[in-house]
Amino acid sequence: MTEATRRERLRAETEREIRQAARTLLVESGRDAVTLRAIARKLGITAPALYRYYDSHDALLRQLCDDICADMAAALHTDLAADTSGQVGCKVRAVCHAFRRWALAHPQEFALVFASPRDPLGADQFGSVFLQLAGPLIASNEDAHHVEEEVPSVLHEDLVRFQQVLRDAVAEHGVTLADEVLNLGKIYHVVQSWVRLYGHVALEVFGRFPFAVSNPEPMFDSMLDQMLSDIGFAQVEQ
Amino acid sequence: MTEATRRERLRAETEREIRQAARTLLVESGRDAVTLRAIARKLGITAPALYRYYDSHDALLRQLCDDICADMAAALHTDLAADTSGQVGCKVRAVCHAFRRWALAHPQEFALVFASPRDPLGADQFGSVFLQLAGPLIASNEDAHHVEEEVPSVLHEDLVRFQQVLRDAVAEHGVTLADEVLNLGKIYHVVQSWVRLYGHVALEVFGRFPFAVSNPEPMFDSMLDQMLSDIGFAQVEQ
DNA sequence: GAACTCTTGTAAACACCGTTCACTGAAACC
DNA sequence: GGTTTCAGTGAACGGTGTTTACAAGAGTTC
Repeated sequence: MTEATRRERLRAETEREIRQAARTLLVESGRDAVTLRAIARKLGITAPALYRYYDSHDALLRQLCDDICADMAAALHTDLAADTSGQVGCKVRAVCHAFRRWALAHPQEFALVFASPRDPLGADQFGSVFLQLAGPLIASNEDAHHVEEEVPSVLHEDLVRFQQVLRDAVAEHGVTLADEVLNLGKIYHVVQSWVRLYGHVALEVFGRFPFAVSNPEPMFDSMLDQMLSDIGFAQVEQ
Repeated sequence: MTEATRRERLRAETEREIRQAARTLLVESGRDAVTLRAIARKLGITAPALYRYYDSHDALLRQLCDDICADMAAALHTDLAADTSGQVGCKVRAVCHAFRRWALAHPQEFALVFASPRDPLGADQFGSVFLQLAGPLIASNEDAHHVEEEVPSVLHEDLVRFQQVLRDAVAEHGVTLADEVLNLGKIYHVVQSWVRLYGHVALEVFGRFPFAVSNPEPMFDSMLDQMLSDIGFAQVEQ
């Protein structure tokens, strides 16, 4: 059964422990506590031994980010599956709520991923995860019509590129889309919506509202309502 | 003229040099480069000497944040003064543009202040600076009418608190406002607008758009249009 | 089973960090 | 002139990421 040799199994096990130790340190004591020596201490080994598994402290943090994003993707997937309404608008709303809920429940993880830009040129990790789930949903909404004239022509080139990204994401789920379904007007609103959603969640997690908000959820819901109607979803009773 | 003694003058001069060295290090090499030893090296002194001026590395960074925000406030003030249109809508737009421009021109400073929460409970530094300028402008817009029924009643308490904050900010400029001018509906939209503005700028500065945007300015302008009309300003020809 | 290689870990060291402490020397004060 | 105040020093402590030389065990080959 186990094709792996004994050595490979041990190595995999140690690597798992490293990741888990790093994760625990992050959650319990924040980003600065995730040091090589602290991780090694938890495993009962010395710091240089970690270099047998990761090239550098940075590489380890990058791996940690990947783990976190994979976990978030799984959480969003679960929450989406829990929505049995069948209505696409509800599903999109469910994913948005799931994103906010996850971020609030994992502030340290959220902060780490947010503060660790993978590629200098866009391609944010959270954006990838979210839009990979929400993209197909938004695209499958047939009764949304946004004329392309609405969007500034300067943005056409960028939007076409993003259109391709979304199309690829949908294609991974075995669906192909016509241009008129995923038109530039809709793409444009998807981007604006993501900026609003991500912006709101980031500001909320980091506690950066201009005043102390005792309960930001209604504000989030209100923003979501406008966002969804902008995208082309009919108002849904909650 | 100079009431200060020789010793006091020297001390003030050294402190100025410390701040400037810290600022240079931040701008040129990022947050992590702002170490006590690096600053001391620039001044030709030793690191412990800095403890005669600041209680800790953290305190020095906090001072740096204050300097940065003061600079930004000055820049926004200048840009606002440069707008001679006389129309309030244009002035608000000018401040928003100035905020984005400053953030893009000072990414390291923006990142430092953003990543250094002053108070755990809200009271973001950028929010204070911006709303202190934009608050009076927005409040002075007479022809905006937003009924209070629009805003979720759960938020009333928070919005009243923020209303007081804005009123105080305006009062510092010698203006007092009636409740009907600065009603809760308007306050609500101010908050939502600030979240959008701050969110957009943060995502743009940190390069976190879901795809590589070659020119985010039209997107910003478009968002600003909707934002201003939400707040109650008539569309303005640019 | 012996010899060899490959892998995993260690210990020591380097250069850096924030911070503390005892101490010097000069300016300021009386 | 004697005393106090204070900016600055040098050494030290414990922390960090990282490199290096080395040991010891696991796996492989003959």
